Amino acid sequence: MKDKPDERTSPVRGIRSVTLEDVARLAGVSTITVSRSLNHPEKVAAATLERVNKAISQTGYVPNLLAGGLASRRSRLIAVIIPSITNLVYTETIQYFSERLKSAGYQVLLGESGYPQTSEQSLISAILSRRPDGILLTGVTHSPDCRRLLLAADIPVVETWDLTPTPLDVVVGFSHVRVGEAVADHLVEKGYRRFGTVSADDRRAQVREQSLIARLASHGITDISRSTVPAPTDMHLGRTGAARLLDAGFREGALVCSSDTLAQGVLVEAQSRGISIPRDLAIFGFGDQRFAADTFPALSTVRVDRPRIGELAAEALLKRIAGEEVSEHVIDVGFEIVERATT
Amino acid sequence: MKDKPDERTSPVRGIRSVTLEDVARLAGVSTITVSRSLNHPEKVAAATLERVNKAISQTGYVPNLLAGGLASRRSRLIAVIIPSITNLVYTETIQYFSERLKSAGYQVLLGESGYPQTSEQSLISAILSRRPDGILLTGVTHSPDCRRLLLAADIPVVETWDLTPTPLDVVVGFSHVRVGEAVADHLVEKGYRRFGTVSADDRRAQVREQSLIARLASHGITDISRSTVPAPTDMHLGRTGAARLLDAGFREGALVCSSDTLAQGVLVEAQSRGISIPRDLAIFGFGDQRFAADTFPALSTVRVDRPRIGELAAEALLKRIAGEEVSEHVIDVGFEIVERATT
DNA sequence: CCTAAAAATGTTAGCGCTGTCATTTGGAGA
DNA sequence: TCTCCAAATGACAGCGCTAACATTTTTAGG
Repeated sequence: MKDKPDERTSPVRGIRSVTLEDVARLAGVSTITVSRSLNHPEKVAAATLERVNKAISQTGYVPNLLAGGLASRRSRLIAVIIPSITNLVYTETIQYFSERLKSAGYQVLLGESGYPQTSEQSLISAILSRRPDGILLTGVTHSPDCRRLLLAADIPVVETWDLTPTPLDVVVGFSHVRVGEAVADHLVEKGYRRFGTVSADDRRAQVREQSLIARLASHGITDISRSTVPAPTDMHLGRTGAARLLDAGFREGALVCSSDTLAQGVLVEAQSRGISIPRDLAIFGFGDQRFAADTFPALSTVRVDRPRIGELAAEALLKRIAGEEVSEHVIDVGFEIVERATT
Repeated sequence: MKDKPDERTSPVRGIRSVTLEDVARLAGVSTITVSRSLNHPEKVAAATLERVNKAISQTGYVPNLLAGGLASRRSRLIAVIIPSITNLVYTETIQYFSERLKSAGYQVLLGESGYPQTSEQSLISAILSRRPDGILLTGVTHSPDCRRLLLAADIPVVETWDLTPTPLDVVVGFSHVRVGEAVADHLVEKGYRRFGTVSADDRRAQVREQSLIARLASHGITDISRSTVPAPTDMHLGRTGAARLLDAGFREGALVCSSDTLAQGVLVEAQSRGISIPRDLAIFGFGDQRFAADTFPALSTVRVDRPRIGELAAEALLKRIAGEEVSEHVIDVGFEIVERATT
């Protein structure tokens, strides 16, 4: 109960910050009681709790989660890996994901993998050294080394933005193959016979494009003008991608883009050339970003429920962390064709 | 040198993961030597280093930075607080910031403050519990409680995206007042006499708008049509904001927007009404986002060097962490009027 | 008023790592 | 061969916290 001969003024090294012990001393309880007041207040008597809280605010105590995490083996940190933090498609999902986790007492540690597979491994390794309690991955393709690291870390993993019959643990996403097919069917049904594509070179965009092309072929349409641009996409790439096709003589038909951003670029390029949309040229996007409904004409696209992906991923992760089983390891959130004015 | 009676198979609690000790045992050295091999390889003999590295890859060892951070009082974590991760204006800056810090061995912990000043304090408190080695803030207005927390944490702080003569430590940004003035002068000089604004309700946007209005007044222009929209901005808000002014009879003159996104919405709304840009209506944005040059007509705007803000903030923070003095505590990166086709 | 059970609080022993010495090793020079 | 010094390595004591168990206090029931 007594503290060691006044050591407060002779720190071992560095400047001491306020610790549990300082709070405990002031409140006249043991350190573990302070710890409990913070982490399991229901196990502490009301009067004690009050004294402790007063001591906490008097001292300005800020818990040290490095120490807490080390001792409890729970960092209360969830790692998230997305291709780029400047891509709204991902950040919107993450925003909802974080929101849900924050209310459960977790913080999110964001990592950018970059589109090129630049050593997702070293990123994961760096992130694992923070001992996250769980991890969210974007995509379902990981190198064997990555799988090994993840497995060894022995933490819940949720993969997103795609589907696979063999997830590492749980996957929340939708089928890019089916998106390609659905877009093909939809446009053919509307009567389009000439097609072009402007696609980013990232894996999932490529899958959608290939699937579209394959489905068009099954409708007897094989002469497709393609333009591939490097990810990440922006309007400028949409304009140059469209310009390439237009300059090469693509005059009428439907242009299918791998993102709404590209589609918006295509739209602007067409407008700048006085091409009438959708009379002379139809444009189809992907993602249904917020701006898609507000372009002129409004953009036809594929809607993906990004908030839902984030929320479902968070739920699944929380369940796994709590040690519960999840009923579905493959969660398909689907997608929806949104017909607006550009087709 | 001997380890305790085979304890590897009887962990005290939970499943043991690979630790420094496992590596040390396999390499036939002490734990501190493994630690040194990782953190100060130059202090370890080449032959030893090699054995240690071999043991590391054989065991699949992943360091535990919770433990390391606790022992060394250096978390190698830098906290970043931005209003929203779905706002490209900030995430682009952060991308460059992170890049620079990653190469110096730091990881970035991102926190979203949200535009409403929703308890920046509890966010900061949560973040400080991870014991970051430094912190980047967006904006220069913080509650007294926040300042106190930050001060008590005793870590380097860099504020960004604004300027103040009294930074907490270092501030990297530009003057929003001068932006407003510069835009006013520029447009008046071009001959515009009728003005309207579409501005977000966030603090910095408001400062720019007020400054613009004040400067216009000094040019004898006082009848300004204003439309305020809630942050964060998107194209839709731009359209509705513009619609409000247009419907209220604003027919010709210049519309100054608090972000390029809003400006793009204004542009689309005008186009959808058949208003000719810039003949009937001039539009001015802010930020010079990537898409600004690719709208049609291309958007006139204010360029802010976002990468530079990120890089300078990183440099300053690294210097402060290293204990060095910085020559400038107030770093003005300035801005630039970019005249394109909408004015 | 006593006893048993429940509630509240405390003691102890680490969590996995690194700072700070202390010790050992290997040359270089006399 | 011996001394001295730098380089390499190691022992030890925590960093601030919490799990697990131990102890004390309170409450309920007879």
